[in-house]
Formats: sequence, C-alpha cells, structure tokens
Amino acid sequence: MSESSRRILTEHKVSITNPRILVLEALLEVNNPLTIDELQSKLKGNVAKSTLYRVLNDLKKINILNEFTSPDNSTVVELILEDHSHHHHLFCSDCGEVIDIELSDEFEKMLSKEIESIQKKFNFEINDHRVEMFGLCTEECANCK
Amino acid sequence: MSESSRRILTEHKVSITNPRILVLEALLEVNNPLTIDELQSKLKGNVAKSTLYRVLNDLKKINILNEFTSPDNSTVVELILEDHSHHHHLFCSDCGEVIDIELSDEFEKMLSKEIESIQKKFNFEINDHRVEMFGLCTEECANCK
DNA sequence: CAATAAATGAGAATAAGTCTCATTTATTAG
DNA sequence: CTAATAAATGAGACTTATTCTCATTTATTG
Repeated sequence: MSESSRRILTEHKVSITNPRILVLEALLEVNNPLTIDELQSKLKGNVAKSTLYRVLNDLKKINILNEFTSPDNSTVVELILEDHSHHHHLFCSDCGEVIDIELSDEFEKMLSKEIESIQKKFNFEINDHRVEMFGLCTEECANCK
Repeated sequence: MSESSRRILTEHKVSITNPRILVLEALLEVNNPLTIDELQSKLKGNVAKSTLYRVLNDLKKINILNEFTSPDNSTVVELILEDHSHHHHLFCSDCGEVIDIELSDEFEKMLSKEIESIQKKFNFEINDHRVEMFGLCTEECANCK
C-alpha cells in the first residue's frame, strides 16, 4: 500500500512525505469517493488539518484528485487512477452516500457529440464533463433505516 | 416586474415582502444563473445578508430555486420558471461564467434510459440529474481577455 | 553528511452561511 | 379599517470549512 503511494508521488515528481503517503493510502484503501470528514476520521488525527488540505491541493495540482460537492454541500474527493475507468456519480440525498456509476459506451458517445455541438455553439473549449444523479437509496442502505 | 414577483409568491402561498420581491426581481431580470456575489451586488445592499440567505432558502423550499456549485466552489442560483425548459450548465473555468445549455431530445431520452438502468442496478429512486460541462470560453468573453 | 529547499503542525485569520433576538411588516378576524 | 397575531427582517454574533502564517521539521541534492 505504502508502495503504490510512493510510486504515485515519484511518478508525479513531488516529494515523498509522510502526510502525503497517509492521505494516498486512505484514498487508495476505499474504492468510493470520500467526504473530507470521512477522510479525516480515517486519518485518525495523524495529519494536521492544514496539512490535509494542503496535500489535497497538491494532489489536485498533479491531476490525480477529483473534487466535487455533494447535494448537501460537503466536499467529496476521489483519486483518479489510470486503471479506474471514466465514470459518474450517484448521490443519496438521505444518507449522503456517493456511488461511482458507469454509463453505456453508446451513451458516452452520444454525450461526446452533444459536447462537440455545444463547443461550437458557444465557442468554448470544453475539457471536462460530469453526469450526476440524485435520489434515495432504498432498502439495503444501513444508514437510511 | 414587481408584478411577476408578486404573482409567483402568491401562487406559492408565501407572504409578499419587500426582500422577497427584490430578490425575485433580480433573478428574473437576468436569464442566466447568478453567483451569490453577483446577486448581492445587484441588490445593492437593499437586502440584509441574513435575509438574502433566508429568502433563498424560502425559494428553495417552494421549489422555484435551483442551487448548485461552480467548479471554483461558488454557490450559483437560478429561478426555475415554468416556461424555462429543462437544461444543463456550461462553466468557464477562467472567468467563472455559467451558461444554460439545452441538449437534444434524443440525448435526453437516452439519458432517461441510463437513469432507469442505474435505478434498478443500485435499487435507487432517482429524482434528479445534472449534466455539467467545463471549459474555457474563447475569444468573445470580455472577462477572459 | 551538510546545506538548502520544501513541507509540516499549530493555531490565527478569513469567509460563507446560519442563528438570535429585538423590531418591523404582513395577514386576518372582527 | 383597525387591532391582534403571526411571520419576516436587520444587525451583528456565531459556526464551520478552508486558507494562511511562521517557527520547526523533514526531504533532497551535491
């Protein structure tokens, strides 16, 4: 685990420090996006608050961290790993869970076409997009009972 | 202008007050989404900060206000008017502008199908969705020069 | 291994948004 | 139309997420 973290840091030419390793390990350990709160509890006070935010900003700068806001306005982060394919997010408005979802290739192709046409229409250079779905997780969610 | 605002408030059975009218007018006057800052400057200090946030929450409660977060983490609001059809958003990462975009019916239909299938797969009740595009507005943007 | 540069921790500072409470404004019953 | 009641407002205190500062520690490099 520590090995992958070190490798990631080396590959991106940033110095290898303990807080960075700890944060990366925490993010690697789960395969779902995490809120800052969840991340902080996983770190059990081993990384100062200021450092945590700095490390997250560092990871964003080297483009391996995706940050977004959930419908209840908490900040959510997830690593962008090469082997983790293009995906979108599904949010539960009740328990706040965030789930990675993949949509069909057919759909993604069509979306690319839409993006093309919007690009032309507004004279934009579009470099990213998101599809988000909001709802309520029924039954199986322990938090929502 | 004040007339539409009053009508909206009456229709939704909330009392007609000056701050509510002023906020509605400001939002009606533009046809694009506004950041809180932009909204505040349009209001020129005629509505207290606490009241502004309260009014926005009131409008959310009666379901005529859409609130979301731009890539630079500012809160953006826009009125949901009956005559304003289903749309999505395009963000400029440089100047922060937010533009309403409409995607093809064909695309929206396909998206509904994707939503159906995600709903089943994760046992969710999905009640809302968003498509967001991020990029840079080229040329014609005064702010981005 | 020493010198230098970069990163960290602790807590202060900032800023968006909420809350409190005394005052003002809207609504309604008569 | 007016009085009584309920609801909304303004001002500023408060909260909380994030950033900043600066003295100290850690990593890198020669």
